[in-house]
Amino acid sequence: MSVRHSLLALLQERPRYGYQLRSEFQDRTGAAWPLNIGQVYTTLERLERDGLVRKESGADGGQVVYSITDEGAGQVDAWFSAPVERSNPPRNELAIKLSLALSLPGVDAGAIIRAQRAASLAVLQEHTKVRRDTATNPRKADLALLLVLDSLIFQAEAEIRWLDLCEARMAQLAPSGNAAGR
Amino acid sequence: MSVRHSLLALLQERPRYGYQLRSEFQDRTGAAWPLNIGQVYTTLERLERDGLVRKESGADGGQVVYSITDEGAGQVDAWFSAPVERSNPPRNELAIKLSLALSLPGVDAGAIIRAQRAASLAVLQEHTKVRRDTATNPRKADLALLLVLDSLIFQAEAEIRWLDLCEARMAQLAPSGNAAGR
DNA sequence: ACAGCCATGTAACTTGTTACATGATTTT
DNA sequence: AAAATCATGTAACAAGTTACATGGCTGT
Repeated sequence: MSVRHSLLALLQERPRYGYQLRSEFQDRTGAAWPLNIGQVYTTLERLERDGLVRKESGADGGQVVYSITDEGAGQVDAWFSAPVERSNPPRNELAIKLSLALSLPGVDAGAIIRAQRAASLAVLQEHTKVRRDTATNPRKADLALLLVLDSLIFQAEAEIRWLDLCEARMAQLAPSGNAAGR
Repeated sequence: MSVRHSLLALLQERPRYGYQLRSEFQDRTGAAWPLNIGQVYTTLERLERDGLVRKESGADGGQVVYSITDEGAGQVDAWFSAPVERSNPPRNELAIKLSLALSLPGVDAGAIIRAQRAASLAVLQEHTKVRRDTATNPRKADLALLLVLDSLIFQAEAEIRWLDLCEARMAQLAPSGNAAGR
């Protein structure tokens, strides 16, 4: 629902056309979450179908401008008012994968952890580098992008710390590996 | 793809039927990510369509058992070998929401932060409580569940710390609110 | 003239998700 | 006998995603 709500929120500020919506969205989220232009149009169609936006065909053959309806504005307000659902969080693929790896025979959970840590570290460093470049001159316009980068960095850090904990818990539970006392 | 891959991984251990697959999945992820039984069957249908599993109709009218094919086993191995894609992470709804809230007029980003922090704190405490109950007797069977809880806790903590940082950045950038010096 | 970007759209598809129907078996 | 659980499935839909087609406009 992120894309749907985001486009709706951007339309609440002022009417816009499709291509504009993609630019605005990407300006605010940086290169982190690119948005395929096709999806903008399919989403706009569905929003119109649901009565949340109105298509204002540019009379002079210009761009196809969409504006928000009262019902749409209501949904935006509701979206901003309600906290993001965290009691029923989206499935965490990594947690599921490791969880299964541990209970399945013939799967080297330790290798998965090491590979993931390397990948997550690389991502963390990349985000940190981008943030350094962004944060040198924190204009108002960049605040949104800065926060998105912060978020990605915090998530990556948490993931790496979690991987460390996984290794520790595995070692604690399974002294049955090679070289028990050595 | 989480459900799809998970079912496939469970079938690699041994052939199973639909209801069993749901139990196994939920045993490993706890109550965190419940799995609708209907989805198990639709997913199995699609896996069969793609040649990754085989339907072994129980000859004596028993349960409908599925077993993995060679191609399916290959995909499981590939899944476990590759790190979870983090350079193109799933959209973070909260980050997007706050990002938009900051650049849109008439939206109280501070209120969103406070509401979200309250919600995330509640979730964090709930998970912590469940983990305390689980961790008292860390049998091998509970390790998977324990790690999932750890993951949820780490994520919630990171989110709360991020919200604090957001507030700090906002205060730093916008001394234009009420009571500038007071 | 040609390359490249701006701009709109459509068709086809994927995974996830739920509501519902159906019957067997087990428990109370 | 009634209620609950086990078990299998189907129909319909949501949201996301991509590949492709089609033009206009701009700079070289």
